[in-house]
Order: sequence, then structure tokens, then C-alpha cells
Amino acid sequence: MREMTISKAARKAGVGIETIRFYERRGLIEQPPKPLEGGFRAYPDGTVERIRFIRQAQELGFSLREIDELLSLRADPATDAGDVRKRATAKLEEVDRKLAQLERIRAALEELVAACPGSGALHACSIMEVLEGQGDRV
Amino acid sequence: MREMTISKAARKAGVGIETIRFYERRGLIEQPPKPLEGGFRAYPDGTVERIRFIRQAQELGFSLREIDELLSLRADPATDAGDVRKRATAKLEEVDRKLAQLERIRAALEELVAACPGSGALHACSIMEVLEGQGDRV
DNA sequence: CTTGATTCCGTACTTAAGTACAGAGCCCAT
DNA sequence: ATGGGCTCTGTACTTAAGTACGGAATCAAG
Repeated sequence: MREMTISKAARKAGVGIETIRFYERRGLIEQPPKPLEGGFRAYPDGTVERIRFIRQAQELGFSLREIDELLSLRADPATDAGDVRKRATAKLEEVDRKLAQLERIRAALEELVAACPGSGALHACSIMEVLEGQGDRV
Repeated sequence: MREMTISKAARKAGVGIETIRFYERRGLIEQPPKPLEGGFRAYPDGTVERIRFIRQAQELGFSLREIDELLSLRADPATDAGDVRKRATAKLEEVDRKLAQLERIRAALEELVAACPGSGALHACSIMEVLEGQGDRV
């Protein structure tokens, strides 16, 4: 399916109609033009992809403003590729920081699951205690 | 330094005083008792650690409610270890999902940086296009 | 023992990110 | 040609997570 109404797009992207309109107002996605021959706006497949990306990035702790920055990372002959490269590199470093922190939490959770098994008495253990015990200091 | 006033704790944790009080109201951190002999509350080092953890988890897209869940994962003889284990496992899966998504974005950014180097003409490239081209479908 | 900086408490304001309408127009199936 | 269900526009409400503030109490330095 190449084009669809807003409600269809919303359903496919897993958001509400109002959310799509909100993103349009924010300039995160483009509002398709009202067809000259009258009728409703037609949303392309790409919009759905874009919305999905926005939601995923949000779950990773990026704000809409940051997501805007991510999405506007595009190099074409008209823009300064060096600048794009610089911003992309900065974002990459940010992502790497997040990855490291997530890995740390992941390890802690794994240790928690392992150290607090389904039976028997055990020393009290919480996430904070496990994190303390890890290759400390972040 | 084992104990400190609220403003010191705030500075060490990198947040404002009001944020600490807000977390106390939310029950995310414990409010130290007012010393019987009068004076100001004394904040232990652990509180600072805890606040730092909260901020990091927030940057990874966890809400305060979810962070509450993470922090309350503790098994001691008084609680049902099986339940703790179950919840920890669920969190672990969530973290793994986030890791996978972050890795995907990371790869896209890396490709962007590589494909749009500091010079020469190039096909337009954006994050969305790069993501399309990747081992598709999330 | 006063003065300037902090703490404490409660309440009110702000910002980000939606969510919910109301009222009007449009579209399609009967 | 009309009724039910969309879309469209604008405005208003909500929730999460702070942030700010006013006024009293407390502490610490000179």
C-alpha cells in the first residue's frame, strides 16, 4: 500500500491521529498537501516509517528536539557535508554513551537474576548493591 | 565524605535541590529523618549514587515509574524471590530490546558518517534512507 | 548576638508531549 | 440525496517531571 488516509497511517504506525497532527505541527513529519482535486490528504508509507523511528528513538531517551536533529542529518550537494559529518559523529558518541550505560544496567540485572534464584535464603540484593559491586564508577 | 546537607548532595549528584525534594515526595529516594537534636537533614553518600542512577536510567528512556520498579527489585528473606526474579527477567528483556534498537541506530549513524565524508559529491543520504538499506525490519 | 546563607514546607508555575473536543466539511453506500 | 463515519482546523485539557517562590526556622561567622 503506497498511500493512505491519516487514520490508516496512525494505525500502522501505532499512534493516535492526534499524535500525527502534533508531529506535523512540530515539523517532525511533513504534512502531505490537500489534493487539489479535493478530498483528504494522502499519507505515504514513508511517513509511517518515520513515525515508527520517532517512537523508537523516544523509547531510547531522545527528546523530540533531539530526534529532529537526528532526522535532519542529511548530506546532499546543497548542504555542508562536513557539518553533517560532525553532527553525526557527535550523535554517534552520544549513542555509544547510552549503549555503555545500558550494558551496565543489563549486567546488573543479569547478576540480580542469577544471584537471587527462585529458592533458598540469600543475602539481600538490590540493583544498587549489584551496581556497586561492578567494575565501579561511571 | 559520609554525610552532607541537601545542597551538597544535589551538587554531587548534578541535580537541583528541588529535584531531590521532588524525588523524595515521589518516594524514589528516602528522606533522611530530621536529627532529633535539631538541625538539618543529613544525606548519605548512597543517596547521591541513587540519584545518579535515576538520571542515567532516565536518559535511557525509563520513566520515573519504571525506575521505581527497577529500584524495588530486591530479594531478601521477607519477599518472594520468585516474583523478584520474574520482574528482573522482564526488565532484562526490555533492556535487551532497547540495546538492539540502539545498536541499529548506531550502525546507521556509523554508515552515515562513512558514506557522507567531508568532500566530494554524493548521493543524498539521511538516517531514514540508511535505516531502510539495513538488514531491514524491526 | 546579629546577619547572611541554608534549610524546610507548602503551594504554585512551567515545559514537553501528547489527548480531547467542537464544529464544519467531505465521501461513500444504501 | 442522505446518514454515518471519516477528515480538518483550532483551541483547550492532561500528565509527567520538574522548577520557582514565599515565609519561617536554623546554622555559622564575625
